[in-house]
Amino acid sequence: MAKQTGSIEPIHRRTLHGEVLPRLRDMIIEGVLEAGTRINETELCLKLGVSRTPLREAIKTLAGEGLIELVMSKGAVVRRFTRRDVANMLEVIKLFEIFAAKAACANATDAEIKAVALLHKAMVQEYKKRNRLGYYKLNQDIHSELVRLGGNPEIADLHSMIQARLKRIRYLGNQESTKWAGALAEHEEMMKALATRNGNALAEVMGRHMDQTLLRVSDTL
Amino acid sequence: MAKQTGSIEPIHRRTLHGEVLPRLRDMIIEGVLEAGTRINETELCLKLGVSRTPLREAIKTLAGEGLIELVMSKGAVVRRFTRRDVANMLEVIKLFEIFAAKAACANATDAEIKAVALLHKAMVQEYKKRNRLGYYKLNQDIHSELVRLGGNPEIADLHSMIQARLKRIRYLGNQESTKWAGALAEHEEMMKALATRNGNALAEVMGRHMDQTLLRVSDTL
DNA sequence: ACATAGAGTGCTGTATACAGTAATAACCGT
DNA sequence: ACGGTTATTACTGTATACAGCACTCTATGT
Repeated sequence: MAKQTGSIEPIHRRTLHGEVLPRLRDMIIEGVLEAGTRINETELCLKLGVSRTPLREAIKTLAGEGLIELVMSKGAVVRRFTRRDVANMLEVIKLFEIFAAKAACANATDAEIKAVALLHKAMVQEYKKRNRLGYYKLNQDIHSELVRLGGNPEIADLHSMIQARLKRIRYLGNQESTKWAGALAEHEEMMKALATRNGNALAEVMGRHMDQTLLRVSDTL
Repeated sequence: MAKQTGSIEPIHRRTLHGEVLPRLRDMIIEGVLEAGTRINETELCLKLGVSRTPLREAIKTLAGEGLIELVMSKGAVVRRFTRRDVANMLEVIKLFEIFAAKAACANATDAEIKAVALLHKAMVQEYKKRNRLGYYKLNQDIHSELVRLGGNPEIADLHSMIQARLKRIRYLGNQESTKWAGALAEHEEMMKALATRNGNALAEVMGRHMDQTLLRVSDTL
């Protein structure tokens, strides 16, 4: 290495560059920063223990992801989603998943399909344990994986971006057991269609599943 | 006002905040910064006449838009698109436009449909003048407007984001007259379907149009 | 001659300091 | 007392300065 600065102390502070971005994102998703909150930069800097420069850069990135809104010479605001916004985003998700469903049935390997089935089994376990968080996480993973198997990374990226936006909403949504059971039943159907590589059937179920998801979510708003 | 600093000189420099972002975006789209170029921040600062801080913020935003790639502790690189990337992006556009086609035919007002027809007429004029740039711009406008009429702003935003990425590619693409004529013919079909509010027909044509666009573009890569 | 260690250079990532602007509170005139 | 105007404050936007890492080019040992 170069530039022995004389001091022996090696690396006393883990800089680890992109640390603020995920932290801030989590704060928004988990609701630590409520929707509609005007972000005070200096204040947040103290909380995060970083300077304004990296924080502002993270804010710009999150604005690109649609989690934050930038108001000219007035700063950043945690984006607030209307019922309509959520419906629109779920519509996009639906488009992606229907497309991916067909493509995945056509192109995915047997191993990949098996991996999704395993995720599903794990999710069922979480359901039986009535562990909402674990269930939710695996649910997301299954949908993400299915879209990934569609073979179009652009779609996968956009899909996960919108999923991230919805995370905050769905995190809070306390669905009753009946609805929860319905969602699980749809997932069972999906797995059957995927196992038999019936693309049209899978697309149909996933479309229906997303429509139902909208209904399930929309009365929690 | 407050804080009279003593000096009388009022405002000698137009700060105008978000000036760098659109300028940098144009530089990428117009190919001033070639794909694959590693961006040297200090160098670009001199060219743009701003400091590194706002430039870096603009870079973060453009990374969110997918025009720039961020490499950890190595800086920013103007994103290079493979043939596959372009195909994938056009696939997304196709999804959006097919969806919007149906929705637009169902929900758009007569005035809105008429406005699209006017854009089309203007585009035909540009075609007759063999004015590629004018044609291209109106072409984009028509597609954007159709998607907007679909009534889902999320889709419209994502659509225009991807269109922006493709701009750089399509800018350069020098299609021969035969292919150009083909594209125009498809647009004529689209206008007929839209005028009669035949959603399925419009969706079919637009899907075909995007497939053809992929073919037309892909041999210019 | 080639591989390897070391110094040097250049660029990114971060922090701090300054300038300008919008919102708010105080003050004055009517 | 109330509307308008002025001063204060607080926060955003920008610039500059510093620290650390990564790469390259050179020099030396085997």
